[in-house]
Amino acid sequence: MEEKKNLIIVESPAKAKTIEKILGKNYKVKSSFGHIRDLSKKKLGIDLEHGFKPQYVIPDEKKKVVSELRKAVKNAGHVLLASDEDREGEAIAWHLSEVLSLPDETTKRIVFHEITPTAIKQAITSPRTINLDLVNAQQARRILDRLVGFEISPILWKKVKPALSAGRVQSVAVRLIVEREREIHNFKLQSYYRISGEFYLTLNQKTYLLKADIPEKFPSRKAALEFLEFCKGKTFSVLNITKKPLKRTPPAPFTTSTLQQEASRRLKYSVSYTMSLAQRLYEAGYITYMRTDSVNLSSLALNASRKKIVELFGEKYAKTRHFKTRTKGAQEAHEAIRPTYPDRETIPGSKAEQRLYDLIWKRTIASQMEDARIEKTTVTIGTEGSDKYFIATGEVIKFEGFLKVYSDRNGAEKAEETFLPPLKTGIPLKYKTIMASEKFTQPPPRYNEAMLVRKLEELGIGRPSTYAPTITTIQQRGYVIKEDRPGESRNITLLTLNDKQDQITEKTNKETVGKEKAKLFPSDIGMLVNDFLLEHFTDILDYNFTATVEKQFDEIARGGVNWQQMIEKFYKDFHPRVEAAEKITHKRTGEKVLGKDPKTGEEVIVKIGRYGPVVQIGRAEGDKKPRYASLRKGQLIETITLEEALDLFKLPRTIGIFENKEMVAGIGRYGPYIRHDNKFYSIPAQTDDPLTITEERAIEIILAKREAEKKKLIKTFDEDPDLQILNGRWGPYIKYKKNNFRIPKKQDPENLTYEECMNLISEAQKKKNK
DNA sequence: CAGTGAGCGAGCTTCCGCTTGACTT
Repeated sequence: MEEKKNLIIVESPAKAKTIEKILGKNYKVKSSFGHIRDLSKKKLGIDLEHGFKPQYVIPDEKKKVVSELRKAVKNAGHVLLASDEDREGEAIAWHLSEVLSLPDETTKRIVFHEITPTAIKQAITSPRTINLDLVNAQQARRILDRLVGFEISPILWKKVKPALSAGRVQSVAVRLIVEREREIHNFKLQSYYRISGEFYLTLNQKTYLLKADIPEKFPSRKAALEFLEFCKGKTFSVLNITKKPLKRTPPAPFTTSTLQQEASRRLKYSVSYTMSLAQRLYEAGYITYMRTDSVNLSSLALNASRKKIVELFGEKYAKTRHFKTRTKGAQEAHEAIRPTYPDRETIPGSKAEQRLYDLIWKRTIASQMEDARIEKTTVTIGTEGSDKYFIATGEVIKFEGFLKVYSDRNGAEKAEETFLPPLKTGIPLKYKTIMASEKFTQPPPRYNEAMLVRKLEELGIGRPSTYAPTITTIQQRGYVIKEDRPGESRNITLLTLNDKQDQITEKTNKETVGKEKAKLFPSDIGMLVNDFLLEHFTDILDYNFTATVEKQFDEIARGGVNWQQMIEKFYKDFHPRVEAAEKITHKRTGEKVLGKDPKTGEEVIVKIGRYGPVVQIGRAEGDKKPRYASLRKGQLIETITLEEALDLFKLPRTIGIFENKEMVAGIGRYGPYIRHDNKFYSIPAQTDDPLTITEERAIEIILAKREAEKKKLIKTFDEDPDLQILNGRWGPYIKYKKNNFRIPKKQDPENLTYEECMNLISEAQKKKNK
């Protein structure tokens, strides 16, 4: 009789494929595609009267998986449940055993943390049973999250706006963004001065320039000026030179969070883009699993990396290292994210996939390389009668070590060196210039997606599989908006003492401040919901809430606490707060009175209206209707001033007549514009303002646009009026029936024939359909 | 690329964590 194959069930199909390859013909390996059962999507799914008993259902999209697993179990000998070794994995194993009615005698639970032949074979020889305490910890986690989410969200629908949501993770993420915005807004800028000098020295008929700074801040223009006056005509000298060896250690291999941060910093990828690229790399077998909190590398990876490093750079560059996770709540069910085969430097695929792989490869290899050794030289420069010293530093790399593949600073491609001229103590120095430049203290930075992930991870909130979805959710709910801001110009004072006339000159420079790229800003709704939740659910919004309940889940997992009792205790405190929040009568609109309209004396009010944030002048009384104007992008109820609010009523405004038609200035969806004869002309925001733009300037803009339009049309064809060759923002292109097509660089657009154009179009369409 | 801002009521929305496709844009 034929021996039945044993069945191994893992979570991921890609993993199943790999393991099947490793184990060969005696094993069938199937995947559960994550959880197979969950609480109902629509209902609470928890029996509050009977010990919070969860009501699990198999979601429609999982029915096929389950029926296939049933079939596989029927044909199998032993069943080995090999889901991940963490709370969720244990629960998956338990749900599988329940749903598939697996008998104890033929069912085993096995775990491994890396997909290597040794690890898997070792796991098979040491099976255990399902750890029900760990499963219960997962159930408690699941139920707590469901209670929080499904009891608070409906309150928001009633008291704020439909379809909003709240949760243990997302609401704290929003809170971080809201509070940071307020910190930035309340930040009091302080001006101070930094003094730096350029000195020169002559050695063996060669002149060297040496730049040095005074580390202390000068509190005022007066203090800076006094110091410059003092320096007039003084000779400086090198007081001290110290050389100090420094070493730099490579960073640990990637986890989900650090991969997202580095891909954001170096490649400017959004968190979700990074994850979808990583998913493709994983499925193609190029990298290990991309949702992990572990920095651990398998011994197989350590060996292969070492071999590659020796081959590329030589023995002295290799150093095998074991990294330890310091992350709060890490469960370390997988390895770090690394190339499956560290000897593979490049992979086929899209440009973006290749760049992400390159980053992962470099980070992994670097983690197994020697420290970089750097010699840092510090030179102290001073003059008699002053206790302020200029400091110059130089850094020379003595041994590159890991910096050969992975520079650690600011995402720069290469590690940077700074050199100093050959100096000796006591050498006199003449100054060329001594400059005091005004600086401002800086508010804390706004979060971008990856910085937010890092903060969440630091607080132990969320898991590798949820970072990207959480960030998408808070944007989809409209709590947070990812956008760019142009920044504003501000004046800074520059005082320069020059050796030419030994005179101090003063100059005003401009610098841009507050420029932002892809940063997270809270919306009015985000702020309103945050304040509402903070008022009624202080505990859940607490940054330590997750850490606190995690400790209790750990207790359950250790078998010390009963999960129902834990939830019971939580709910006894939580549910009355839900009821209290439901009792408030008014809808929250965030209404705020800004002041009085100087023209009419009526109240100017901002609030969230039916279609979003709005300013309102006057209250509705009898027949009297208030006037309304929507807030603009970037304006917030919390920070808008009375003047800004009143400005919103000044547009659109008629600025004059041109060719017997009115010109109207306004601000629309795509920025400031002039409307004339039903055509729109955009006003360049950097140079003009629709509130103040003159008739003459408006005509200028209209004429300039007409001129550009004329130049835009390069060629038309008698054969087909739908076909045009046009001049666009990025050069000439073909337009055909609302679609645009590129013209190859080598072709001269003026001489293209009708046939050539049609060929280009059909080729482009063929490519697209592939 | 503009302006909406009354009110009622039915039916819908929602959490976090595990996994991928199957869709459209």
